[in-house]
Amino acid sequence: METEEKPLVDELKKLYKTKKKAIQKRLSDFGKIDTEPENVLFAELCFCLCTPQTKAKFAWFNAIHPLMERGGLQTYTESELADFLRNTGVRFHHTKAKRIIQARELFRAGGIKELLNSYDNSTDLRDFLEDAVKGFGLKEASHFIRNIGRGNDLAILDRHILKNLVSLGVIDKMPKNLTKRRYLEIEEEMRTFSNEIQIPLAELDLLLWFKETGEIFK
DNA sequence: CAATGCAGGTAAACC
DNA sequence: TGGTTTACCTGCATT
Repeated sequence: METEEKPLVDELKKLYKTKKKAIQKRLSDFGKIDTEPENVLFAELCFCLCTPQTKAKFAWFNAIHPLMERGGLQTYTESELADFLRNTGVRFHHTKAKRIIQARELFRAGGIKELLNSYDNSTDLRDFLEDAVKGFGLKEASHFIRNIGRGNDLAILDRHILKNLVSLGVIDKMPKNLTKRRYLEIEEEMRTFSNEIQIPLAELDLLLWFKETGEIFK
């Protein structure tokens, strides 16, 4: 149980020592976002709608950030959004344009800030977002919640994190598909692991991403 | 230049 | 009811 994974765990702890400060800085920056105006929060939500199967940097620098700057997230029609997304590196531009429009409609009445004020814990907030936002499953809902500073007790289980959880011995093998039930089980196992190695869950996520990409992004 | 790999998944259809 | 498969759809980097 603790024979072959140990060297990798030790390596991870060593890496953590060198990146701990930068990771905590990044997380504290996430925490500042809910003082930003509504349109910035909405841009973050749109970013998370766009990231599935696409490079996060393309989704942000090529698509969402430029769109936010020119107000397109609020003003563009679905087909204008789709046209804009076409050559940004964001995959499934028709589908994602549609989801951005749906989310815009959803938050037209109350807005995201009001929603945040109505949930006191991130798990309930995630359940709501998963259900209400078309294009958000557990993974992207968690991603969004983390990126607006409320995801310290949630896991963002994407293929890279899952792959690392396998090699670290936290789970047996890559799940072929992630049902909600299985997602929550793995999240709990990752939580236990983070306790064992004394690296907070949200920091562990960024640490593993640094290990994969050499960067700390979002 | 052609072939291949890969990008922070989700919703809906299908057993 | 709940697990599994398929549609969404394409540019970019590497070999």
